[in-house]
Formats: sequence, structure tokens, C-alpha cells
Amino acid sequence: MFSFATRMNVQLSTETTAKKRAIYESTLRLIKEFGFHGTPMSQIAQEAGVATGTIYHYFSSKDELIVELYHYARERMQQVIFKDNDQGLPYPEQFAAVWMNLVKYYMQHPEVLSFLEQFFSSPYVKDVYPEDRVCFQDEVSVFLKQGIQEGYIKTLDINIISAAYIGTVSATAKRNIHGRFALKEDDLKKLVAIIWDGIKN
Amino acid sequence: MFSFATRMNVQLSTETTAKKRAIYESTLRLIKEFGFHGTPMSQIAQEAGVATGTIYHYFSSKDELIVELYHYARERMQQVIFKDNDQGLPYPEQFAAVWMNLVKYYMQHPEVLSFLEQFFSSPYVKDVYPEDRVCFQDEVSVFLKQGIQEGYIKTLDINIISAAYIGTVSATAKRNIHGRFALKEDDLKKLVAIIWDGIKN
Amino acid sequence: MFSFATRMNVQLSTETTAKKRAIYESTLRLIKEFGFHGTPMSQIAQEAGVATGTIYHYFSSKDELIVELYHYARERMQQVIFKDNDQGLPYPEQFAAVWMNLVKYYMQHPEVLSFLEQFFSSPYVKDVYPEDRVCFQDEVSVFLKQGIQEGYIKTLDINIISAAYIGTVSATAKRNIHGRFALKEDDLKKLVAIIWDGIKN
Amino acid sequence: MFSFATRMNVQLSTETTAKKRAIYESTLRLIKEFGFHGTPMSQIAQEAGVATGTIYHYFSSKDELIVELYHYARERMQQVIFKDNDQGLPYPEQFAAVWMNLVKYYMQHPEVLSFLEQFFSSPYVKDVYPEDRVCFQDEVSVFLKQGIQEGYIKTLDINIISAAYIGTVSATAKRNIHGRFALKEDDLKKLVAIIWDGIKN
DNA sequence: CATGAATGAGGATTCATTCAT
DNA sequence: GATGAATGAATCCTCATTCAT
Repeated sequence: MFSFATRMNVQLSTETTAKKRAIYESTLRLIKEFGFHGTPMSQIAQEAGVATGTIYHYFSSKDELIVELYHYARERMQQVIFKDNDQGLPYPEQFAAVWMNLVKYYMQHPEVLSFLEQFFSSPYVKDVYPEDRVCFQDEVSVFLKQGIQEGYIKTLDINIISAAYIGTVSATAKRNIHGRFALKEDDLKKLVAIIWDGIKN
Repeated sequence: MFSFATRMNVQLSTETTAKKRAIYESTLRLIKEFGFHGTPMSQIAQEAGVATGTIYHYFSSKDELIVELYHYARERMQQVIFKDNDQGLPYPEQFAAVWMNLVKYYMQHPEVLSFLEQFFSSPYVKDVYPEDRVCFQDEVSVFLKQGIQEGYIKTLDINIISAAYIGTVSATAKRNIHGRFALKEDDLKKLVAIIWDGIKN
Repeated sequence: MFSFATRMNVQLSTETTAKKRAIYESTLRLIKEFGFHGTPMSQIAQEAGVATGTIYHYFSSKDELIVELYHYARERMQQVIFKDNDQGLPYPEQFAAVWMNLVKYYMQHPEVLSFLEQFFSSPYVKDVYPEDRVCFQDEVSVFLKQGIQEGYIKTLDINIISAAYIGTVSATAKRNIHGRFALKEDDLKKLVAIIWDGIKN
Repeated sequence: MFSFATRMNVQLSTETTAKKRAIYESTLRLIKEFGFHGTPMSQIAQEAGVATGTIYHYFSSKDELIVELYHYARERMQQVIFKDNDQGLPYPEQFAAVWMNLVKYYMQHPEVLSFLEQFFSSPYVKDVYPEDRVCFQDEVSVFLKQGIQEGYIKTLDINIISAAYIGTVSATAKRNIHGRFALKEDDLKKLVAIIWDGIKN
């Protein structure tokens, strides 16, 4: 009896979260296809399998939904990027692994890349605290700084290094998603080699 | 009588062009600040100093205005990027010069970068022929291919090279515009050196 | 066991009444501040410290709540208006006392005046039986008729006398509440004297 | 040709005003019947014979429409109240004439009385500058002050006199409109006599 | 060519009400 | 009884577009 009640509670809480997640995922999907302005709340609701009003239980406005969605996407990415990173590996190999994780994540989740691109080139960025605006770059920056300190990477401003590292990630993923050029594992390795050659000491 | 009419025509045609340009510039400015969806035609008209209806003399719809604006921006950029390029200079120097032209143009015209970013991450891209999507990359690609053929650059797929070259341009300019890091001439030179080191043979 | 249940019932029933009253008072307060249309059920519930659904245990709809609230306010007022009226006093003094009771009640309970004013100038009046629309005027009319019969007041239609008596009450209270003119006991006495002078035989 | 054009212009300007007036009148009518909250913009538009959006050309929001409507009603009333007032008449007769003008105006324009009552007992009053809140009382106050100065009326605070004068107006008109008591010219004269008896020196 | 008033479909948001717990 | 998450019809408002002048 008790364990059942407990399970019930868990289930309930899960279901609530599930509804919010459904809204997030539906928004992500639709924004990739139709853009911010092209996706009405009604469609988000329908695709998420909830009523329009339900969205307003979780988010006070469309704007808040989008900003919250950014934080949601940000968090999900961070969990993945460094997930399989074996800190025991030599730095150059970690360097390549993390870069490729990023590219692969975007390639497997084009709606996230699309959303983030739109988000960053929209007025919504202003609704996010500057330190949050960095997205996963916190961790990436730390990781790159480590490379500088340990002498693997040129002693340059972290912003310069970072721009080179991140800039190539999104350019590469976009190229792949837009279908102009289907990148294979091998191509990615070549690209990361270019960056490494440019950055390494 | 005749000369008067002629002068009238000239004057009128000049004024027309000026008006169209005013609409473009006003759109560019507003889209940077409020995004596609945040800038109504009425505001574009007001900021351009024309009546709402006037826009519809030049563009059949808002969508057409935006697509035309893309071509307008594209053309203006191309004129600048290779403008001062001295084909007599050694390739590595041209390589750096073009890259820096690109970054500087974006830094001086943040509304263009903002517009293009929004444009490329919006459903409007579909309204543009695939070959137009490349933007200035036509010329850049040709220039990079030249580098490969002449043995300055690694023999890799042009898409890979291009991703590295262009990806760093926008990442760098955005960083500067967003004010997170004020890049000086010197910083830019360091960055382009990184890319060169990565790409060069 | 039995005494426990009994206590439970009592406690519950008491709590219920308290809840209903809390809803009434919260509605009164909010309607004064935001108007009928400006106060959602959810806010009424929150301010009353109950759940939204709870209101629907006591009232089948928002309309019913408002109509019931009218009866509630009506009843509370009647208890007060004639409360301290000493039937042994000479009629002129009673005349003044009742008038001043009315004004004072409104001045002390501006939310009731505000609610009644809104109620009477709203389509809700139609939901109330014509005889209920008179509010406290039943008693007031009886009292004024008595004055006519006993020869204190001019022999005019009761509606005319009543309009003069009641009309000045609300005009006076509103003036005081809106803060345009802080009326003191003395001012009220002067005003009632005016009416008396106009009405008396 | 010229006179035609001139007439055209006049006609145009009249027509514009006519549209705004149609919106005002439609709003007045509907608010009397359904209340502020019961009359959607769409219905106002329909009844006025314009498109919904058209209302938003003239008024930025429903709230502004209502506040502007107040000013519109205020102005129209002021033109009427003192219109036929013969300043040569003895003060007591003017006193009666103005009072009756007010009552009659309300009786002939119940939608104005209804609107003003609702307006004054709504949160909208806050949107109006305190001095505007007095409605036609400015002029009435001036007129009553004159009566005090010339020795016709008791030397009391103008607010007290005013409350007696105005309070009876609306109470009387409401009684008539609500159909509880059909007041004839004769009844009005009796009522104004009561007030005069109460106020006069 | 230019204007800007007018249009009305479409979208964001609110809120009375229900109902499973 | 009490709760409050969920609903979706109804409403306000926006804005691309048209058209008479």
C-alpha cells in the first residue's frame, strides 16, 4: 500500500515533468521548421498534446517559454558534451573528443542547433544573464585554459582560442545539416586536426 | 518643357532608389534590434520616412522585402571583402587580409551580421536558391581553392577548409559585437595566424 | 468516538462558514480595487486563502457568487442602519440619525459602497428580483412614509422623498471616499439639515 | 471644380469624425446593456459598422477608448446643461432650470448616465486627472458658488451644496430610467423645490 | 508614384469552469 | 469537502496587405 502510494507520487511528479518536457520538445521541433515567429502557441500545444492554456501553467508567456527552453537545451547539452570524456587520456585526444562530441551532438540534434542559432541571433539573448549566454562555453573554456596551462596550447587569450574552437563547431555542423556536405567521421577528424595544428604549441 | 520632364524623371528615379535604400537600411536596423518577427512593416516605413503603402511599390510582400534585402546585403559585402585585395601580394598575406576584411566588415556593420545570422537560421533560406545560400562563399571558396592548387593550403575538401575559415570569422565578430571581448587589430592577427597555422601546408 | 465526530462536524461547519465569508470579503475587496471584470476567480480564491475549486462548492458560478454577495452585503447593512435607532426619539432626530448611519456605514465600508454602485449599474441587477433591487430602501421607505403620515414630511410621492434622501447619501459618501472633501461629523449634520429643511412640512 | 474639391475635403474630415463618433455611440449603447466587461471590441466594431482593427486606429486600447469616451460624453453634456440658461432670469429659476436640464439629459440619454455611473464606480476613474473627475461639476460648482455669493443660498461649503444638488439629479434620473417610477415634469418641479427649500437662505 | 486609413485573419493570452485525486 | 492542474472558448490586440484618393 505504502510503496504503491510512493510509486504514485513518483509517477505523478514524472508526469508533470513529462508535460513540460513535451512542450519543450514540441517547441524545439516547430521552431526549427517554422522559426520563432512562425510557430503559434496553439501549434506548440497541439504538437505537445496539451491544451493551449496548459502552456501558461508552466510559462507565463511565449517569451518565457523560449528563454526557459534555452536553459533546458543548455543543460541537456552540458550533460552530453563531457560525458564520455576520459580524463586519463592525453590532452590532444580529449581535445579532439570534446570537439567531436559537440559537432556530433548538433548533427544528431539539429533542432537544438537551429534553436540556439536563432536564439543567439535574436533579441531574446538580452533576457539571459551574460554569464548564462555562454552556453556550454563555461566548461569548454575551462578545458581550453587547462590546455594552455599544461603547455599544450599556444599562450593566447582564451577568447581567441575559444572563438576558433567553437566557431568551427557550429560552422561544421551547419554545413552538414544543411546537407551541402555530408561529413563523415573521417572528415571531422581532419577538421579537428586543422584546429589542433593551429592552436597547439 | 522637355528638359524639365527629363530632369523630373532623373530626379524621381534618384529619389526612388534613395527610398528603396532607406527601406533596406531601416529594415536592417530594426531587425537587428527587434528581430524579424518584432519589426512590423509600419515601423519599417516610419523609420524609412515613407508611407506603409510605399513599401509595397517596391516589394510585393514582407517576405520578398527580406529576401531582396538579403541579396542587397550580399552584394554590398562582396564589393568590400575583396576590394583592397592586392593580387600581387603573396598568398599568405592575401589570406589574412581577406579574413580580416570579413571580420572588420561585420564589426563595422553589426546589423548586417545580425541580419545574415537571422536569415540563415530562419525558414527564409528556403526562399533563396541553394547556390545563393553560399553568400560571399563563392568568392571565398574560389580564393581558398586557389590556395590549395598553389600548394599553400592542405589538400582537404574545400568545405572543410571553408568551415574553418568562415566559422572563425563570424564567431570572432559576434564575440566582439556582443562586447564580451573587445578585439584589437593585434588580436585579429593572432587569430588569423592560428587558422593559417592549421590550414597551411 | 461520538463526541469526536460531533466536534469534527461543528468544527467543519464553522470552518465552512468562515470560508464562505472569507470568499465574500475577498471578493468585496478585490472588486473595489479592480472591478467586476478585473477580478478573476483565481485571485478571489488566493486572497481568500482557498483553492479555486473550493469557491465552486459554495457558488455554482461567478455570477451566482456576485448575486449572493449582493444579498450578503444587503443583509449586513440592514443590521447596522437601524441598529441604534431609538424609536422613542422625536422623528426629526431619527431622520437625521438614520441618514447619518447610512453615510457613515458607506464611509467605513467603501468596498460595500463601491460594490453596490457597480452592482446597480451592471447587468447583474437583472438577476435580482425587482423588490430586492431596492436594497435597504424597503425599511427606509417605510420610515419615510411614517414621517409623511405623522405630518413631519411634505405630502409627496414616496419616490421623490426617497430620491432626495438616498441620493444625497451616496453622493456624500462618494465625495468623502474619493478624498475630494473630508467630511466631518459637523458637515454631515449640516447636510442632513439641508435635506430636512427641504423635506419637512 | 474648386468648390467641389473643398466640399470633398470637408466631407472627408466629417466622415473621419463620423467613424470615431460611430464607435463612441456604439460603445455607449453596448456598455449600457452589457457592461464594460460584457462588450467585446468585436461587437463594438460590428455595431459601429467598422472593422475591429479600425478601432485601434483611433484608440490604442479598450481602456483608452473608454477613457476617451468619458471625455466625449463629458463634453457633450456640458454643451447641453447650460445651453438654454437665460442669465437674465432670477437665480431661483436658473437654479431649477439647470437642475432639470441635468435630469432631463440623463433621462433622454440613459446610456450616458449608465456609462458615467459605471465609469465612476470603476477603476478607470484613476486614469483621469482628479480635476476631470468632476465632470460637469466645474460649471455647476461655479453656478452654485454664485448663488452663495449673491445671498440666495446658505453659506455652506460648496461640496455640501454640490452633493445635495448633484446627488438628487442622478438618484432621480436612475429612478426614472429603471422604470420604477415615471417622473413627469410636475414631479421634477416638486423635487427641485425640495432641494431649493433645503438650500435657499 | 505616394499615401495612410481601413481591413480582418491570426495569434497571444486570460479565465471561468471541470474533475481526478 | 478541498485541491489545483488542465481545459479551451473567448477576448484583446497586431500587423501584413489593400485601395481609394
